[in-house]
Order: sequence, then structure tokens, then C-alpha cells
Amino acid sequence: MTTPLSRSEAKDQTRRRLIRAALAILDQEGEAGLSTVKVAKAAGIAQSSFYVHFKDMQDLLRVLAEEGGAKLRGSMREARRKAREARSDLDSHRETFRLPLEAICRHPELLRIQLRARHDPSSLLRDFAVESARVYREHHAADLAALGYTADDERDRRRLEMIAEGINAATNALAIGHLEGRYPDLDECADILTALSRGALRLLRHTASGGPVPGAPASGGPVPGGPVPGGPAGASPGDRAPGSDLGGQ
Amino acid sequence: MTTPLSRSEAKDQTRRRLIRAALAILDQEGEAGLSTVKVAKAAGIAQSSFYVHFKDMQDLLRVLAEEGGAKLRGSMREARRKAREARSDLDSHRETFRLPLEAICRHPELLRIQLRARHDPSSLLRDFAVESARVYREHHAADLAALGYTADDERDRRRLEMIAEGINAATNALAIGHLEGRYPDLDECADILTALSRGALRLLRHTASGGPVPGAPASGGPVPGGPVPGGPAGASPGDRAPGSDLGGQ
DNA sequence: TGTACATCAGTGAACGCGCGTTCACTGATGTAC
DNA sequence: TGTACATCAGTGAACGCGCGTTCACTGATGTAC
Repeated sequence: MTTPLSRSEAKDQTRRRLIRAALAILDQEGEAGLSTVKVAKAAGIAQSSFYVHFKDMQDLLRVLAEEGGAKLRGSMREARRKAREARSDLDSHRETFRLPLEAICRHPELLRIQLRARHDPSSLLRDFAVESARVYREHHAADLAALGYTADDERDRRRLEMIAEGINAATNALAIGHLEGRYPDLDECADILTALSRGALRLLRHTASGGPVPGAPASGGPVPGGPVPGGPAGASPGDRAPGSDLGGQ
Repeated sequence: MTTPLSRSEAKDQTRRRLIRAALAILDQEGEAGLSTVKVAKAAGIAQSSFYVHFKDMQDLLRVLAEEGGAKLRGSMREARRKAREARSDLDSHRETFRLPLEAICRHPELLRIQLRARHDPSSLLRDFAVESARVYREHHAADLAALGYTADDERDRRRLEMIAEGINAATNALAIGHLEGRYPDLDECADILTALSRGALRLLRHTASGGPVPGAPASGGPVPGGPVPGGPAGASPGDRAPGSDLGGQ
């Protein structure tokens, strides 16, 4: 029935088995549980045969990271494409958060691995984790820009980055919660993220409408924290003291 | 000059040296870099002497986790106390986010260790990480309650939990960014978090003022999104369809 | 098609390494008298 | 105060273990003729 495989096909198949086995162990036991012994055994070959396919464990992890990164970028690209097809602005805003959540949940092992490696100094997947975090963050920053929130000066650029990072962290946290079964409704997760972003984005100007920051009362309510040292006195717009512009209270 | 130490005092000092050495290695190299050899060497004693003080590495980590947890809870208690002393509601809201950030930055190693261990299945510090995350989350939930945001039914309780988890993740992310030097101004971090929470809390009713959600302009300024599907029209409070109540636009 | 040879994926045994753990021992500190 | 003994923090050597890595070898597949 089965056509006998050529030598190179068979070798490639074994290689794939090793990669899959490593990914499974990495997801289930973490990097500490990874060893050439376990991976080879799980792939059904002799331990020494591991070195026929990879120089060492780091070499396998490099391949794993490359493939994971490609998968991740593909998911994000697709999410971005779908988000562009959303009909209304509101849809767009919600989709902006729902689609990345879906993308994450399509490859949950990649998020788990990334979260573990990200702050682990001795992780061989550190580069992968940092790169993944960058992809996510840039995705969010681009999305926020697409929603009409832009940053003209350095202060706003930094704030946009902070917001993107905060939203990203919240997205990951809710995605993990969803994967763990605590938040079964992905739409509700997206709602929370949408609402979070809505609040934060008031710190930036919304250039689409051209008006003042949406939601900010024209009268500028109570001033937070009393007098701001070196504050608004002679400050030009775009040079406001940090902490003095919380938007509508 | 130095009074000779009693036997038990000297032993305790050695024990402290071991604990401090383990914490430093854990922070700098992660759990993978930890071994009785390294810890004993860093503490300046023979490797076998490690077992005079601890049953094994897990035993030391248990102690480390207990002490770390106590430190963390202490910091959080203090932050809560200070927040209660804030004069105005607005101060209270900002302090609610600034003080936990400060508490985290007082013991940055605890956050780093927690973030690493939290998703690592083979970590010996898993319990510590989960417990720490719980402390943080409950702190945020209590703070939100103190700000007047309450949850009457199951849906709102779940949302409050999701918001607390999202805010917590964002807090950690910004704290790490601050510790890495990317966001030098802790007040600005607190502002971002305040703004994030403001948006999300519109999903809940604000019982303190009894009025509309704070921050929502009475006049309803420029609306970024289109009409809200299935919006406020005839929905009774507490029975809104999920995903349809994004609060004041 | 058949034969002789080349290639190469996979194997098992061997080795060194760092680590965790045990244990008999040492010498300083503490205590009973 | 002095002496004899008990206690015990700390030591170094030894052992087993799992792991990473190497290497000569095997036998099936591929190829030249």
C-alpha cells in the first residue's frame, strides 16, 4: 500500500518527528524538561541518532523558533487582513482585539513557550521570545494607528508604545485565562480589551475625528494631584508635564 | 572588636548567606542556573555543607518562596494603607496604580522570578508564582472595589476579575519596562494604568456616585465608533447581552 | 536486468561532566562538674 | 578557674545518575556500469 520512501524523504520524516516531539515536551514540561534523550525517545529513534539531524539541542531549538516565528507572523498577518475587512469602525475596533486572541489560541503552545522564555536569562529561546513580543507589540501599535490614534511627538510615541505593551500584556493574560477555561467567551475577552484600550487612548489625540480627545470634557474637570511642578503655567501643547493629562475624569 | 558569635548565630548567618546567594543566582540566571554547587560556592562554604542547612534545593526554594511571599504581601499591605490616605478620589485612583508599581520596584527580583515560574510546569517555584499572582490580582480587585466599582451578579464578577487580571498584566509589563529603563517615569506608568482601568470599568456600574460611569461626558462628545449593535435601547441593567455594552463611546 | 560499489540514516557502546546526596571525620564551641 | 566530655557546623572524598557528545559500525538504499 505505502510507496516506500526515498532516503531523503525518510530522513526528513524523522527530522519532523524530532521537531514535533521537542515542541510537545517543551509545551508540556518546559525547557527544563527538554533533553536529547527524551526527544529522541519520544521520536522513536536512538538517542545518538539525534545528532544525525541536529548539531545539538540549541540547533533544534533554533529551527523550532524559526518555524514558530513564521507560524506566528502568518497568524498575525491573517488577523490583520481580516480586521481590514471589518465593515464599521466599531467592528474594526472589536476585531482588532478578537482576531489576535484567535490567532494566539490557534497556536497556544507558542504563547506559553514565549511567556516562559521571555524573562528567563538562561533560556535558549530568549531571542524567539523577544522577537515574538516585538511582533505582538508592533501588531498592536499598527492596529492602534489604523484606528486613528497617532503620535506626533516623542511623548506620544512613548505613550503609544506603553499602551500597546499594556494591551499586549492584557491580551496574553486573557488568552491564557481563556485557554485555561476560566474565560470561555473569547468575545467577552475582546470586549474587555476594547474597553481597556478606549480608556488609554484618551491620553493621545484622535486624529481621525480631528476634535479633542474623545471623551474628554471641554471644561477640563478637577486637576489630578494638585499643582504640577513646572506644570501647565507656560507649557506649550505637546509639552505637558507627565501625569497632568489624564483625560476626562 | 567583633564579639565572637555563638554557634547558633554563626549557623544562622551561614544560612542567610545561602538564601541570599540562591536569590541572587535565581534572579540573574533563572532557575536553570541554580545548583547546590553554585549556591554553596557563592555563599563561601563547601558544597556538602549545603545539606547542613537544607534538606535539598527544593527545601531552600520553599523558604525563599515563603520569605518572598511575606515581603510581597508586606509591600502590598503598605501600598494599600498609603492609598487609603490619599485625599481625593482622583488621588486615590492614581495612587491605586502608582503604589503597587512602587511596591513591585522595591523588590524587582520577586516579580522577575514570579513571571518566569508562573507558566513553567517544571518550576519548583510554581506555587509561589501562582500565590503571588493571586495576591496581586486580589489587591487590584480590592482596589477596584474601593474605588466604588462593584459586581452584583456572576457576569459582573467575572468581568471584574478579567479587568483585574488585565490591569495586573499591564502593571507587570510596565513595571518591567520601567526596571529595564524604557519607561523612566513611574507616574507616567501609573497614568497609563489609570486610563486603561477607566475605560474597562465602564463595563461595570459605578455604585459610589450612583450616576453614570465616571469619565463619560454628559454631552457625549465625538463618537469614534458607529452605533452600538443592540445597545442601550431596551436592555435592562444587569441583563445586557455580552459584547454589546462597551460603555460610553 | 544484474552486479559491484558508494552513500548514508540510524545504532550501541563508551566517555567525561556536573550535579545531588551520603558519610565518616575534624575541630571549635558549649557544658557539666 | 580548670578539666573532661558532648555537641555540632562545616569538610572532603566517594558514589551513582542523567546527560551531551563522539565514533566505529551496520544494513538498507542509491547508482554506475
